[in-house]
Amino acid sequence: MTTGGGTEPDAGRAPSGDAGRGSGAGGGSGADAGGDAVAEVLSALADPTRRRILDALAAHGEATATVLAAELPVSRQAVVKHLGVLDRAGLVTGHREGREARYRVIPERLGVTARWMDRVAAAWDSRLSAIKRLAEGG
Amino acid sequence: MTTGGGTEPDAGRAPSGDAGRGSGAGGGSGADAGGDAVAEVLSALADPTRRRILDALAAHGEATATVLAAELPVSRQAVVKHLGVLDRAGLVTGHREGREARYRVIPERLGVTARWMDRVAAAWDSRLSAIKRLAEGG
DNA sequence: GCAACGCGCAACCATTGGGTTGCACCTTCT
DNA sequence: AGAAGGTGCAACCCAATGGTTGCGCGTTGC
Repeated sequence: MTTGGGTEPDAGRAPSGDAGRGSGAGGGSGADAGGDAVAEVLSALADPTRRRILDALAAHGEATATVLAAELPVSRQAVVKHLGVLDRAGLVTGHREGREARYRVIPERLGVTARWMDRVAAAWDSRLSAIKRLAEGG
Repeated sequence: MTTGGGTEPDAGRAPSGDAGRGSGAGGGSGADAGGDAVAEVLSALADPTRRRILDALAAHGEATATVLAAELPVSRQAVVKHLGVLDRAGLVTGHREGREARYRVIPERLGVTARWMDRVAAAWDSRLSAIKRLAEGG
């Protein structure tokens, strides 16, 4: 089993695979295939500011970029950009309400990614113990 | 309830005790306290090449930067740098054997991060349902 | 001892990406 | 209608970072 564990979510990636999903689509709910969704989540989560945004967003339940920017050390535009990334990763969703754009968090993808990560960790574990067995002349 | 859920790993929480391990050859060795261990893992995992390296490494059980570079589309030096990052994140460890420096993966941190992520997802979930209840006049 | 292999360090380049500012456009309130 | 509040788009800046090449040095093997 070559890449059995599969640490790489993009395995068999499509170079031009721009999912291009919009916000309101409620995409978070749909059962994702897995694929590069995990990769997107990982890189989205890699940024500290983005994590803080998610944190604040989860705390508010629902909030606008302006509100979020007010309690973060960055401009509204920065927040907007981050929300864009988070949306593309399927971690948040936004809908327009009158003159404001409210966002909220979507737990789904995070759970999926957590499970993926757990699987990989388990795979590493078994791989390591298998190798250990071999090394010990088992 | 400020940062109740705590999406931010650096927020002052220490995940399970870090397996105090140092690595040798990589250079730098991960000496992080453990609070931002999750953050380090996330940013380490954010890079595709790094994920492929981890994948290849897990498949080999143990390998040198040269070997890894041979099956990846990057130079040995690039691999070395990545291994440095991975080492600092506590995802791999390396030891010198004669004239070669062999690396292997460490499942621990990945598991820790997976659990952290799961907790956050759960927190988001309960927050959302709580808000939903309120909204429905419950 | 000498050549070959492998590693680590350092300099350097190009791109990405987080952040800011400025501006035009659409709602809401008076 | 007009002012105020809020969003979205675009241009621009700068630091971080992934990647490369070149070189010196320890290790192994002939």
